Amino acid sequence: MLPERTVERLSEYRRTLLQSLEEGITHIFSHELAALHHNTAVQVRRDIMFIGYTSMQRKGYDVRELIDVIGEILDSEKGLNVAVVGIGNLGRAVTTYFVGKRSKLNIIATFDVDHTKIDRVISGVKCYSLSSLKEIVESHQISVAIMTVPATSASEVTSQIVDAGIKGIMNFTTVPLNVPDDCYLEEYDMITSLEKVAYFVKSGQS
Amino acid sequence: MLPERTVERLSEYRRTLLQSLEEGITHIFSHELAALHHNTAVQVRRDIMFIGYTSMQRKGYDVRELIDVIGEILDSEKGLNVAVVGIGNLGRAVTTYFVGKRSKLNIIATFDVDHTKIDRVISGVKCYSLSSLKEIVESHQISVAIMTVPATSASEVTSQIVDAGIKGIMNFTTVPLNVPDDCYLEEYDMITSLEKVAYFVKSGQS
DNA sequence: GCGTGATTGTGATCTATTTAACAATAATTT
DNA sequence: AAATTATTGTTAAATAGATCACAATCACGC
Repeated sequence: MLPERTVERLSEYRRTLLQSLEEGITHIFSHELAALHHNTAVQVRRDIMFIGYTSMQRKGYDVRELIDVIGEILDSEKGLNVAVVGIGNLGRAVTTYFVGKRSKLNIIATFDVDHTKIDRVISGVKCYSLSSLKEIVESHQISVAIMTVPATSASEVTSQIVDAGIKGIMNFTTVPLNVPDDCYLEEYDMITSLEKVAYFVKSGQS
Repeated sequence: MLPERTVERLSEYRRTLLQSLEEGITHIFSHELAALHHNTAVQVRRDIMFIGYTSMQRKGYDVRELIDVIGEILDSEKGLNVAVVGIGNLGRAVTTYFVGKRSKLNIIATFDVDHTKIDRVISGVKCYSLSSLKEIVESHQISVAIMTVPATSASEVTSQIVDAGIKGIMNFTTVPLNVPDDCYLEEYDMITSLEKVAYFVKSGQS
């Protein structure tokens, strides 16, 4: 089990590396990767150490190899199926944003309670009724949910989601959700993040 | 200067407390607040200690007072003016999401390069040309920017933003931005967050 | 092929953050 | 009003995370 922060950075490194590869760069030094992420060469090397990759040359890391090794760590073999729950403005934007962006993260379905939205297709993804959640989650082997429902229904919908067998939640709502220990919860709270920026701007510290 | 994590939690506590107040709750114990946030009573007390508030009774914290003290810490007196830069699907959704949600965070303007979007009004907020960025930022005293531009233009737009005098950025793009030390940068990367969820689901750890 | 310089991998150290432990004490019970 | 209980504030300890320091060693120029 890797440190949380290392996992985050690996995801970021990989995107930079893919970009580098497109630009024809085949090898990259730790200090180069560090500069692209405003962190340090040691941090980069430590992160790479965690995943057990080693370059064994002083010509930098092999970009292609490093991308593959990070993939082995972060990705599931057959990819991971994801549902977006709550198709308001935000849910729609998020769905559109994700579709096609990462080959190993498949947005398979969206859900809502609003009858006018059901059966609609957003960026190629169909919207189902929340009442068929369990059925669809099971038949499509969906393991992760992105929560974009209104705060008022967040708690109730979460119970249904957990009950349906979801094992990871990315929570866009401002409500702290109640999930069992075997379900990973990532709080992704815009208001908190913006208030944090506001605080550090106010306090004049980067 | 408070610890980063404490700032995050204070923002979260405040929302819960506002909710509690609406429900007529006037006092709350540390373990009650902790339970609502799936963390510990000690953590809550430690956070509250940081902001120098003390209840001095064993009847729990005064909800109203605590909200006010957190407000003194997090909020700027006259509020903080914010711009959304990049009015695609995501930018529009984010603008709509924020408008009216927090009285001390005012979305004052949005910006885009697309001429068809300029002068349009989204949730009551006008869209300006990026070329008038500096002018508007100065005249409206905008200090924080929410970046929702495409990855391809993120770097260039960031230079303009920094040049215009912005002191804090919430970065929705997947590009690591380059900002000077006196500008606070909050990475808010959906893909990284979702990949993190995927990793911990795969590794079966909450 | 030998020496020089650059880069890596990693133990040791340091910092940030969380958790444990507990004395102090207000509220409640008897 | 004395004893009991529950809760707070805080010191000390533990854990997670970042940085320092440096030996090992490969690429390159000579």
